[in-house]
Amino acid sequence: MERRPSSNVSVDVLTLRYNATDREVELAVYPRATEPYIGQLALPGITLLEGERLADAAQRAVHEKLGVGVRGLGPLTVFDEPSRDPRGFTLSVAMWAVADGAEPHADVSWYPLDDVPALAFDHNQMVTSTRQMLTDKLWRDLAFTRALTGPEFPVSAAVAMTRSLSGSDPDRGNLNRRLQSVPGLNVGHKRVVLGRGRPGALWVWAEDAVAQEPVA
Amino acid sequence: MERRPSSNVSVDVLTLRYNATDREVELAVYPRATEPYIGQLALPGITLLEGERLADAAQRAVHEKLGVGVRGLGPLTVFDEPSRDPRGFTLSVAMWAVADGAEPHADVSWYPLDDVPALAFDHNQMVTSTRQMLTDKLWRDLAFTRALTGPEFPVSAAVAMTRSLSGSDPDRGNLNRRLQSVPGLNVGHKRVVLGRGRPGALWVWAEDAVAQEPVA
DNA sequence: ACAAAAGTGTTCGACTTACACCCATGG
DNA sequence: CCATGGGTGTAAGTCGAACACTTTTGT
Repeated sequence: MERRPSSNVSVDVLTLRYNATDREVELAVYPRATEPYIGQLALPGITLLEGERLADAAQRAVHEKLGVGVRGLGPLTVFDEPSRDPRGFTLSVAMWAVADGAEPHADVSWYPLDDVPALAFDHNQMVTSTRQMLTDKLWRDLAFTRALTGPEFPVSAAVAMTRSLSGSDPDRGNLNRRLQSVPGLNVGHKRVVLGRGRPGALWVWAEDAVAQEPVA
Repeated sequence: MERRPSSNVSVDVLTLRYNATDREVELAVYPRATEPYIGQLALPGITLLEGERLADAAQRAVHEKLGVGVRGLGPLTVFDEPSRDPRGFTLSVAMWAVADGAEPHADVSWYPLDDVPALAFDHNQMVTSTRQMLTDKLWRDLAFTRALTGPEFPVSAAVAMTRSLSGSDPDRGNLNRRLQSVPGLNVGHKRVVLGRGRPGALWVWAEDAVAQEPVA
């Protein structure tokens, strides 16, 4: 093993979106175009450039590898498992991001977090070990939650996101009260019908909450 | 700014000890021997070697810069503030460590967390922003707590550590119940007298708790 | 009418905080 | 006897989880 006083740092991004049709929070993966693990599915990852900020690198990774922009992003954890990369990479910073609505590259695929296929490197390990953090962020981390929900969303989406991230059906009563306690989040006047069932309220983020928390 | 696909990663260690005489948890700093910031006080920090684990690097930093060993250590956060280092370092991983009883280098000094002097780099910022994490670890993170207390400790030490980390006097009744709920921690038979006042119990870590959590 | 979806009310236990009060020792 | 430090008991407040029940829609 080499012992140079410098390390390659990779930034790997768990890029999410809410799929309103399937009612699922989905993770973006793409087939690697370069060695190692060429052709295998992987999280968008990139090598941090000298002097580059983590947020910038994450955005670069999502843009280059997936072809989409980012509505919000933030740090998750650091992995320093040895031999996670055959080339000798050592440190990897896991970040979350929420994709904007842009059309991704054709080879990008999206999977529910419960159904992620085999990935390159230790990316499966990264997904499983950060899942709890993502779940904890929902309705607590405003930047994360706002990015995932968009400026307004029906109750059905709130239920689906919670189920999709936590893995089990939330109690609707408790979820409703939770939403009421989220700062900057208000019940709208409109009602949203969803096939059958009682129409639900449309939740709306306050303007100032929308303005804050820029992408960087 | 250079844009090479490789970054220097520094590991900076908040090295603590419990000073039984002054009843304070203290932080180790030392005067830097090299540029930049030569002569200024700083946390022990080191550049991560390629393929090196964070824990190993932290241990190396503490040993080389302070001359002491480590009874326990763990991660805190990652800082990626740009220009935190004039040389162009970018990423810094903050770790906690508890020093063993070895005699440190002569120029090492220890300060209570409330009274840390001006430090090089953004190390003051690092100390203030990780303080809450350290406080949260006490009595919760077993590796941290055991390392700081040693195999057994009197009630007075528990009170002092809590006050020293949290910044305010704990309620002794609540602290006592908290100690009782810490797994692996038991009240010993011995009593410890402390000048004046009623003698306090000696708390003892269970053997298996002592065995687990190796330094790495 | 019935199933599906949304919303309200209530309770329980875990945990934190605060505070009142008793106990044991040294000076 | 009293200041100092140690220890027990109790009550309020917060929070999450669980559950019963009502309301409003489509089929």
